[in-house]
Amino acid sequence: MSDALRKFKSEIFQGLAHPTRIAIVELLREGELSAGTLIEKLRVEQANASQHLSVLRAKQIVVSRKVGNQVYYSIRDRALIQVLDILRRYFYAQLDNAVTMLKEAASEQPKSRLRTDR
Amino acid sequence: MSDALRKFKSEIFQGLAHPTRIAIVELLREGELSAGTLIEKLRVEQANASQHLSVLRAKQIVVSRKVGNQVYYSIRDRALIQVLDILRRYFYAQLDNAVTMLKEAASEQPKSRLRTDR
DNA sequence: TTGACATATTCGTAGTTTCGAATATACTAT
DNA sequence: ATAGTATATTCGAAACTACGAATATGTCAA
Repeated sequence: MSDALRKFKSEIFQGLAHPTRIAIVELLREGELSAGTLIEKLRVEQANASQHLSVLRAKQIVVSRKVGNQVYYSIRDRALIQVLDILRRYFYAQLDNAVTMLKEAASEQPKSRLRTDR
Repeated sequence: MSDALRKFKSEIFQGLAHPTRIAIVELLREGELSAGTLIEKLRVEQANASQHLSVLRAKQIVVSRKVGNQVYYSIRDRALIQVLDILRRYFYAQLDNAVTMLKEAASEQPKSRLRTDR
């Protein structure tokens, strides 16, 4: 694989590498929203939301269009939503693993398990 | 979606947000490789590769097993490869768009197109 | 034991990211 | 023009990340 492709991918990942930006992309999943609506739902400072939107624009993850006073954002490509869906499944799979391991640990060696009650 | 899930996703993205780490995951696509083999193919400093491997371990993107002197790495979950595949398609789609736009621009206004021949 | 090898960790420095506060820009209505 | 609203940008401080050099750890073989 080419260096350019690796760089491109790593920049997309960098763009998504913050919980607030993930939240923005998830909010945009069903269609475009204005910056104001996003800010309201995110419950972060206006400036901060705007900075995160700027990162998403720079990494080409979202596109914006201006309508009068407002700016509407939407996801540039559905592929990114697919990516988030895959990771959601992955997350729950990991969670299942963890729960299973904890259950096994609890039943295998009940007398030496870690104390968590003090 | 929960805060925990968003944080988890952003950490995975953070883990993949570097060209060298993308390269590692791509190298592991066909199966496990030793740290030494990875370092050799990556052509980066040993310490640097090891640091990147440590990030990938911390973010649970790879797992390692020790065999004697060596450490073998593999991808923890195929879902991550799926993600990279989606982004590859995305990358080429973007590229196609760009090429198409350039062609259109070139044919629509032939008399005022950008000079590229000097 | 000793030495050699494979890999990981620590350290210092440089560069980047994040945040809120303040400020700037751009559009609308009066 | 002026004021109000929506959004973006700039600034400085704190936190984080990346790198190479040096060092540490762990395993094998003699």
